[in-house]
Amino acid sequence: MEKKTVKQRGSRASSPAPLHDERPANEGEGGASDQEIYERIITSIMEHRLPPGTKLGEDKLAKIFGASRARVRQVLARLALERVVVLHPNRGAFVAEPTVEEAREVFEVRRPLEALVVHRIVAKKDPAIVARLRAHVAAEEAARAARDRRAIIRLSGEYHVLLAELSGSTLAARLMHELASLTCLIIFLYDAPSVPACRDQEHSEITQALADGDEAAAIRLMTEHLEHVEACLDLSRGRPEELDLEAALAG
Amino acid sequence: MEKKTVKQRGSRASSPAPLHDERPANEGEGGASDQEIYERIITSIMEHRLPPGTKLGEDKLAKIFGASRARVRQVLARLALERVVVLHPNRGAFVAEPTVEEAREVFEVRRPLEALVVHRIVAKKDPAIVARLRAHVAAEEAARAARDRRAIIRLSGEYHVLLAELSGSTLAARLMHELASLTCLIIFLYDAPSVPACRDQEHSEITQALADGDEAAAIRLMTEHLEHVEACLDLSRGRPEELDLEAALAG
DNA sequence: AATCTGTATTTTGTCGACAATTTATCGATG
DNA sequence: CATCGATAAATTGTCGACAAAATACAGATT
Repeated sequence: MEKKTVKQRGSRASSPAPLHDERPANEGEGGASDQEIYERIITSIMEHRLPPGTKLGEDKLAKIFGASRARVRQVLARLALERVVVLHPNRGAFVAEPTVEEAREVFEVRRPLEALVVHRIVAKKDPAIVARLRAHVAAEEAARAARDRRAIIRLSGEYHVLLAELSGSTLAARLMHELASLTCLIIFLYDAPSVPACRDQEHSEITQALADGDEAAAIRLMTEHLEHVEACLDLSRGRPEELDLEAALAG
Repeated sequence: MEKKTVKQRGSRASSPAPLHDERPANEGEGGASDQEIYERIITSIMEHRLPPGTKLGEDKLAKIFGASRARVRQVLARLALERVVVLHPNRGAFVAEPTVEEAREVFEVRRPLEALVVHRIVAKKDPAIVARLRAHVAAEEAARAARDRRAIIRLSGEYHVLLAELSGSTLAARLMHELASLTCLIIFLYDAPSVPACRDQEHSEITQALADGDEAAAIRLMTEHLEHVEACLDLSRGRPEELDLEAALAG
């Protein structure tokens, strides 16, 4: 019946936090709730279906989701606060295009934050955590086997969010959610097409180190993992368009 | 003429980021802009004029600021996203009351983040940065000399925000702004009244280490500083009311 | 023919009004 | 006299309408 089928997610590691205590749970009808709109948009961004720079017109989104414009506006404001979209006054909302500097800052902050998360996970010594991580890694491998690039990218980011959630720190989980979204945008913008899949089984290795309770190894693997991802990017110069414009104006 | 005089701020280290590119700059009339409302509220929270748990009624705030309810609502949503206020559905907005666990998480994240900021500052070797820091420390000492407890608390938090801003990382600055606000709430909730001013000239010492370019010393001083602040808190048990309620219910 | 200007259309920003839910008040009853 | 229930008040949630700004378009002019 419906033209657009909502993509089913592998292992639910999204949604930064309830923000409200309870939820009306009105699903089924055509109109989507705040949370649904938020997740649909951010999932689309993480899966690179909404490229950086895409205009997110309020009326257009309202029609798509069968919601009022006010509700869409609210969600866009939230996404803007998370820096996943930028708002230009009187011009509208656009999917963010992180600069090279912002990209570096994201990785710079992620490094110690991920180490903190790893430390917490090891301290917990909870076999259930390892099981959840293994399940997620399996979902990642399935997506890789299916050559589903979009799912791969999203699941890769969600692995880190899941890690932060399982660490028990709601603060770290919230920050990681935001940083993971930004990382997806950064990968889209700066990923060097030469090396399509440079980091593959690293999540599996990290999970194994966590299962072994080897904190030092886990942190080392995690740090290297982040460095690999960053190294795969072409951050040597800015995006083509903007830089060309700047250069042309300067010359 | 006006009954409420707006408190003048010492060294402007607030406002996490413009969010919009430009600003209409409509100041002078009675109605306050989004940013003004946001800053007035968060400054009041940081100065402990709005205690945790205070209800922030929309109509009430709208009248106070001479703004529409929609605008106030927008600001409250933003503060809720920063976890400085919590929204209870159909009940309204309240100044957040961080739990003991959340308090610990805040300090846990702050430690590596502040170290990162210190690292960046040292790498910059910019004498202008040291000058700004010294000016801020002087403002702190002036507030201390004037026995202005509220200004002391706010300026103490803003020192760290200023540090993050001067480090050049907009991401770190944004995170530190949020963490500093939460820390102010935490101090209000858990500060042991026995030790009124346990950390005094530590900001000055950190600034000196930064001036000397001694990264190791600066990070050590910063870490100790955070540990001192945390140690001055009484995090051994939860807040009285909630815990009593829990205990009474369990027994 | 290209550019500039003025108008038309689209899109965003803002607000007040209405509906729904919660809280307070008051009366009735055991 | 206390407790429960119903009505009344207040507050939040949601939406559509109007105003302002930006963009797109068309016509006139050099």
